[in-house]
Amino acid sequence: MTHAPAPAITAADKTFYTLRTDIVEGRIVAGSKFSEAELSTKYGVSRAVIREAISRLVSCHIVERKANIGARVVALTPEGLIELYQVRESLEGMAARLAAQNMTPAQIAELNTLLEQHAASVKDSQSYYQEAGDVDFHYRIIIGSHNSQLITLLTEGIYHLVRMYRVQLGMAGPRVTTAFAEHQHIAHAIANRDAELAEMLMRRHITYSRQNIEHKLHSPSTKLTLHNINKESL
Amino acid sequence: MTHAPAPAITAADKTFYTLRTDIVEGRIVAGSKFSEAELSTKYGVSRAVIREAISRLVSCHIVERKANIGARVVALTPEGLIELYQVRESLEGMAARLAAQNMTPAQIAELNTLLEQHAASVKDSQSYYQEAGDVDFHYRIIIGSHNSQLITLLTEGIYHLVRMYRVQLGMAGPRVTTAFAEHQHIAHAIANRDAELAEMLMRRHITYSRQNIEHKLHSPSTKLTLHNINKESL
DNA sequence: TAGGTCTATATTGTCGACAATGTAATTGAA
DNA sequence: TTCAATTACATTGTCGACAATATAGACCTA
Repeated sequence: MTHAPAPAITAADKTFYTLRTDIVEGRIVAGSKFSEAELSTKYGVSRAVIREAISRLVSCHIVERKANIGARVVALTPEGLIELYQVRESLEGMAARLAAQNMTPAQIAELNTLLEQHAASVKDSQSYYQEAGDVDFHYRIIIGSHNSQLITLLTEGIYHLVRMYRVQLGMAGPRVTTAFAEHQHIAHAIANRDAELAEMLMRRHITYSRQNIEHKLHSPSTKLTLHNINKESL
Repeated sequence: MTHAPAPAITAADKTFYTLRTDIVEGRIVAGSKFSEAELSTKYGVSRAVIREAISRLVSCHIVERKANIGARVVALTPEGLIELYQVRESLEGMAARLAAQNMTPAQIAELNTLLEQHAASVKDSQSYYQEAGDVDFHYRIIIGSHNSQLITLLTEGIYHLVRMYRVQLGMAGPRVTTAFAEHQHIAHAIANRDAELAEMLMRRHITYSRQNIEHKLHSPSTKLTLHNINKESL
């Protein structure tokens, strides 16, 4: 029931995961070209393996490919970020709605336990609740929707892209305690089996989150960063 | 601007499109196994091409694959149908919202023209407005969202699966004129730039549609059909 | 006969080589 | 000098063969 993250079996699997993290973490620059031969030697596998890995990156929307021309990592743009968050708002809103209907009592209890841990972290040091905590919370609700289509779309599609923006824009920002309060409200709605409210709160929560990251994007420093990244893409 | 459906260039492209329609139209039975060697000889291309085509079918959720074991066409189940429509409700609702905000005046005019044509067809013979008309209407709104993530997810993901269920359950049902009225209301909301209302109406529209197809699914005849299909899958 | 192990076979995963396509440089003519 | 055509090169697409893994059957043992 716990939706294990599918361990890497074949060489193509491993290469896919490696490439994905390398891109998301920014070790492979956004917008850069993907040479099959080059990657083949770099990762020590045949071109067939690289090609399969690339295909899967394409289906994640992390890489774009044109026939007979080649593949390149997607460029990070303000428009792309907004589009992504619009989709995320839609899908995670539905996930919260379904979670309110379908989560097992055990799952709800675990969700509350998680929030209690977070509450302690927030009081002690502000620093913890940045990345892992937030992701963990959202992840449990997604799983709690019990909708495999939704789960797949979010956990192996949207989320890696979101993380790519977050990491490469250096999101460590504030919004820590306020986001935590929003999480509590959502969890409360789910515990009350109030699907309507859960969806609405989740959508607002993601809207706020988008506005926050958009603000970062429009601030002088990061704007420059993004511009520099795109310049390398020609 | 017109989001052309990407013509088939490579052999893998063509094979992918061929396989997809063969599956959606039911010429390859749902749940059946996918032998690479067999398909290779059947379609007259090398196994590498077949493998790439299968990979892309997997990323569409039309085919499932396990490492070192093989791939098989997804099975049609009542649960799968419900999950699919939940995702569709979420995404198309957002598409309608964005369409109300972003559609150009020209696109809105075209949408109204389309509905006028449909109005004529509905009066004359009830028969037309089944498949193509409905798909056309939804397609234009999706494109009108001007959100490329959303467009891709819907037009090359969800929609083929929806069509697979429709075709293989033999959806020719009623709901013709009522659906048309709902389309008119949605178009009206979009023309008025009422994003909130457009989303709500679209979500209801899809909910009704789901209930309709669910009803078909639970009627004795189709239930039997679905059961037979799944029996072949072992 | 029941259970398990081992072998034979079929299927998938991976590789290196060749063919087809796109790109850039070079040459020629106006 | 500038533009066009052509040639040479680099990159992707496709193929057939081999390696690794899973499945089914035979065989052996208790």
